[in-house]
Amino acid sequence: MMVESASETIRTTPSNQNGVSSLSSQSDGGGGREGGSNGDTNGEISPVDLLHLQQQQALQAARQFLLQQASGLNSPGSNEVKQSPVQVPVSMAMMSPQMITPQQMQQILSPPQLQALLQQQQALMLQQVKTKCFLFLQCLQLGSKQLAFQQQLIQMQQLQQQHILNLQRQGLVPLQPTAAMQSLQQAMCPSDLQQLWKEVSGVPSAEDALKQAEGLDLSTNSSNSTSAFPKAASAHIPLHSLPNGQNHTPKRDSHEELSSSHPLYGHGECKWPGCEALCEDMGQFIKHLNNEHALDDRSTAQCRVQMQVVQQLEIQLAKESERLQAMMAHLHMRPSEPKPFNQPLNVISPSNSFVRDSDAYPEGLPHPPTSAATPITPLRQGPSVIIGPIRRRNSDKYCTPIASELAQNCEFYKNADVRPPFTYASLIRHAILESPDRQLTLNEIYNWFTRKFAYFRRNTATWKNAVRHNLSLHKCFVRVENVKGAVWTVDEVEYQKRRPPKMTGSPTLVKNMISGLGFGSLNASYQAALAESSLSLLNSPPMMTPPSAASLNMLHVGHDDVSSTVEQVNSNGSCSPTLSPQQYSHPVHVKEEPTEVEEDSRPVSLLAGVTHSLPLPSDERDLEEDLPTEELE
DNA sequence: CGGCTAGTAAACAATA
DNA sequence: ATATTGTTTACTAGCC
Repeated sequence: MMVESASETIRTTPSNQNGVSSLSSQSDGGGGREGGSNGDTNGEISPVDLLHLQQQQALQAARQFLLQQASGLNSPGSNEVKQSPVQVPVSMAMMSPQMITPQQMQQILSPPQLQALLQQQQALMLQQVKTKCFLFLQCLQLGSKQLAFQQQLIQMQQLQQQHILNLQRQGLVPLQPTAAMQSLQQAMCPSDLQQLWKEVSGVPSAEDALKQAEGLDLSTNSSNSTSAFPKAASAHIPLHSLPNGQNHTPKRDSHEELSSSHPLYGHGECKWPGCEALCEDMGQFIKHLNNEHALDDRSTAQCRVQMQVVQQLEIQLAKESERLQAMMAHLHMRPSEPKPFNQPLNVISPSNSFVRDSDAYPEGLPHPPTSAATPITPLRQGPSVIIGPIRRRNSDKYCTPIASELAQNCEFYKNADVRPPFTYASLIRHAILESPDRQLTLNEIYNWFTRKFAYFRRNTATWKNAVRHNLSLHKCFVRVENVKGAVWTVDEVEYQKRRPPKMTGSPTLVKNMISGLGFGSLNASYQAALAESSLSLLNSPPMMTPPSAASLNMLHVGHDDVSSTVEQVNSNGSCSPTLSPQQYSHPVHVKEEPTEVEEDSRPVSLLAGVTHSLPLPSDERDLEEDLPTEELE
């Protein structure tokens, strides 16, 4: 066995600094994480991202070029133009075309340059508008009146129209707008933005939602997803625009597909975001659809927002599904079989749609072993990207037991170089309890670690030291002299003692669970998407952000451990210390999950009805993982 | 800010 | 003699 360990050490011998897993406590907080994620994200840029990246680069180049031209053509007194932020001088030059005559423009610029300039101008206008929109969204959320926002929108519209008219007058803009121009106008049209913002600002507790979007773990995802997605959206929209289409000419084509299924029609009203127009029958609806939601600037802008909303929801859904599976596994229920996704997301009614959303992920969640690895998160990249921070003390908030987590994700941890979100103590305990005799030698514990976790196939010196350290340190691990040497066992009582009571229904937890379940998350998503759509155009594209890192990180936002975190979770998702011991799960035996849950596995019904369907583990009391704390005192 | 828990590193001793 | 096992201490970091 010593040989085995030795060879294992030799085989893996990674240096502590090689990226993903940083071992020094100084570096594992930031450097290791970032290094690992960045490295992997590099290789996986979607075509959409590439497209957007190219656009961004072109815009940057055009912006610089325009800056040079503007500063060169302006009077010498235009120094302040150079000094001020980039967007300001450019937009000023753009909005004041009289500063540069068309003749000068055409002399200076070749046609391609003109084209680039135009596109750049348009993009900058779009940026401006979005920036203002974002700022005004914040204003709205802070209590400012929507009136000011509307006025600003009108102002922006006037600016834009004036600008376009000027350009057209000067012959710089073709009468048939380019795709970029379309996208500009799509984004610029105040009516649609107004509509969008009205929707956003109209939803209740928008401010809370935004806070949640910023503060919750969603934020980790939103930063990832939205870093890529808005680009995708903005890159897509122009492509979908008809090259010869007049902006305000209704086009039937884009909605013909709806005539058969009409996912936008339900309960006698139009489901178009923000519309809710009443339509008596399908014919009227179709008419309404073609009239009100034709392919125009407003519709495309709304569509773009909707895409972002969906993206956010998918991320949120991934998280919630993961959590749900863990919860159900813990409760000895069959993991929820995702129901067919036969209903579109209804982002208009956040108050009731979150329930459906979290259940409606299309074929999203296969069965346990791969739930974390499979992800559902569209932005997932390689598992190896994600190395969670070593110290994840924010755990304990979510009631995922180690056993169910491992049962569900064993394949994932087996193959992905991801640090499991459990403490060494809980892992050791789990390893020991999993063994037939509930006792393991140190080397067997080692082997269990390496067998179960790819992460522990490297840096062996470190974690083995940690294992030994934990075995010695914690009284719950008892060394027993055996015929074949010393073995380690678990003293459950000590182990439970060791764990401080947690999850006693703290407001924080309840808040987390409620918000995590989705209420408000739609608002948050909506707003985050909107905000991000603004920000994403303001910042240079953070293409190297590690989406999977954060998303997967979030997937196991550390649950430290089985027992103490799980034991007090009641069926309402809140926590109650009054649960009877019989209701505690038996994580070690999670594999043999009884199939007592039959009916509706949708989250809400589950949460509502879990009380009556809780199985009562009847086997092997002594192995009970979650001893009630009160019995110990 | 302090206490607590956890992870990491390391020194050291006992043992195979 | 060497590697493994086990103990202990010190330090750092995150959370409450």
